[in-house]
Amino acid sequence: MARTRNSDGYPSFAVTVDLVVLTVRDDELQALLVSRGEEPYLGRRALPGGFVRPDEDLPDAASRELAEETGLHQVPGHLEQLATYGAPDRDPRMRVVSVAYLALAPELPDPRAGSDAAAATWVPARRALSQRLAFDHHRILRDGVERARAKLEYTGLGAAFCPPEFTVARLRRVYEAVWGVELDPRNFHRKVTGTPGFLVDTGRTVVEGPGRPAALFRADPAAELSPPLTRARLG
Amino acid sequence: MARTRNSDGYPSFAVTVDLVVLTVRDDELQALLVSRGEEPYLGRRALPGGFVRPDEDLPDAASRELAEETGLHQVPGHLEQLATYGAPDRDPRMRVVSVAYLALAPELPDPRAGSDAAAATWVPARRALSQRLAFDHHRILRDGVERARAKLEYTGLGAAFCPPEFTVARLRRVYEAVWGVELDPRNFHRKVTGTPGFLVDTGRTVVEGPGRPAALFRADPAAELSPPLTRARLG
DNA sequence: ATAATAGTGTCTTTTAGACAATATCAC
DNA sequence: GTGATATTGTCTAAAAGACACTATTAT
Repeated sequence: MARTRNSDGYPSFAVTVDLVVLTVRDDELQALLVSRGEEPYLGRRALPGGFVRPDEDLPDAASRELAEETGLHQVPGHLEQLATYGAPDRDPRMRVVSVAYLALAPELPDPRAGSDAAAATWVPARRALSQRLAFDHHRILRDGVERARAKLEYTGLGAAFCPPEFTVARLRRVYEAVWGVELDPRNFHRKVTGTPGFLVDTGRTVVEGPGRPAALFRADPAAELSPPLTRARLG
Repeated sequence: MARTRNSDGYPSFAVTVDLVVLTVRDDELQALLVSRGEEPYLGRRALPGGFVRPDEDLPDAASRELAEETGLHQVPGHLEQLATYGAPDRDPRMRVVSVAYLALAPELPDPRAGSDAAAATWVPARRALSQRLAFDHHRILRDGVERARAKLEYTGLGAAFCPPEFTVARLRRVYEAVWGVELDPRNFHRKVTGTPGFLVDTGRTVVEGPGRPAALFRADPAAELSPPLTRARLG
């Protein structure tokens, strides 16, 4: 494997960004995976990602890759740094340090087949985590899913999985899908509407099938839930 | 600035680890800072850190630097990855991506003057954050302090600031120092001793000045506080 | 004895969680 | 009408927070 030093005499690394992109589709937490079109791990599923450019900041590289994979610019939802993975043997070609980002997106149109990525597809998180992925992407995906689950507890981040305006039931199904639990609709409603600043009532309602029309809300993206919703206690 | 590609044709980066090392001394949250002995930022205070070696994993680089700066091997306490900083202009010499680690340590003997580092000293976090630091270390330090504050809420990590055996009062002063608040000793005592698995009674007591002897506890390093201690509500 | 700190008990308020009851839609 | 979902209200249990009180030490 290449172990080079750059022109200044410091050890030389390649730097990539890898993306854990999560959404809730069909009441299920799903992750975006690509199929690798080259060695190593040819044909294996992997997280979308790519090399950081020489003059590109890390968040910019993450947004760029996300836009390339999903075909969407100005990705709605949420993008945050997850963690960095740099084991010396994680890429057999050379020393690569990967900065992983976590993106939470509302249900998007199917990934662009015509885009840069090789067949990016949504895969249920449970299934994605039960198959072999390229590199150390299994661990990165696991860390990303766990981060998302944890963050829903104490932030209003669940709304990042919803379109700009949504009902309480929609938000509740997000929590149920991400945590894999059932929540009491009445207590959930009281909790989220009673947290000051979390949800903003638009004054409008929507009818979705039978039942009383539901109020439409908008999310305050920076809201914190205090006290938190707790996976262990809700139900 | 150098903008090189390595021998494989990929953009070449240098990778460093920077350390936010926090402790509680004199009932105050303090951070470990060094003085830079070379350009750029000659003489400016900075976080300890250094280049990752060609075949070294990131956590290993962090432990190595920590040992070099503190003079202690097998650092007690806690070490976790904080975040990664890679703005293209963050180091004027070349493109450097820095993986920051957060270390929480019990009160240590004064940093080794004879060690590798140039005059590593403990500085109260408030003061460290009010002065100019080299590179983007102000932001890294701020992120590290905030991470520590947040983690004390929902984990038993406060014990990482304590020696292996400690009293409830010692732990409480850690929380008070990190959060900068006063906590009710009686309610704090009931909370931490009542959380199953958090504290393990050694059966022994110590006398520290006047007052009833205090029971000595050991911490379960992996304990989670549920429901959490909350900065906003305690007091 | 007095001051200081450790630890327990008690009360009030807040919140979680269970669940009844009402509102408003599709059919 | 029936069945479904939204929303409000009520009750109980758990926990937070205020604070009285007891226990055990140094001085």
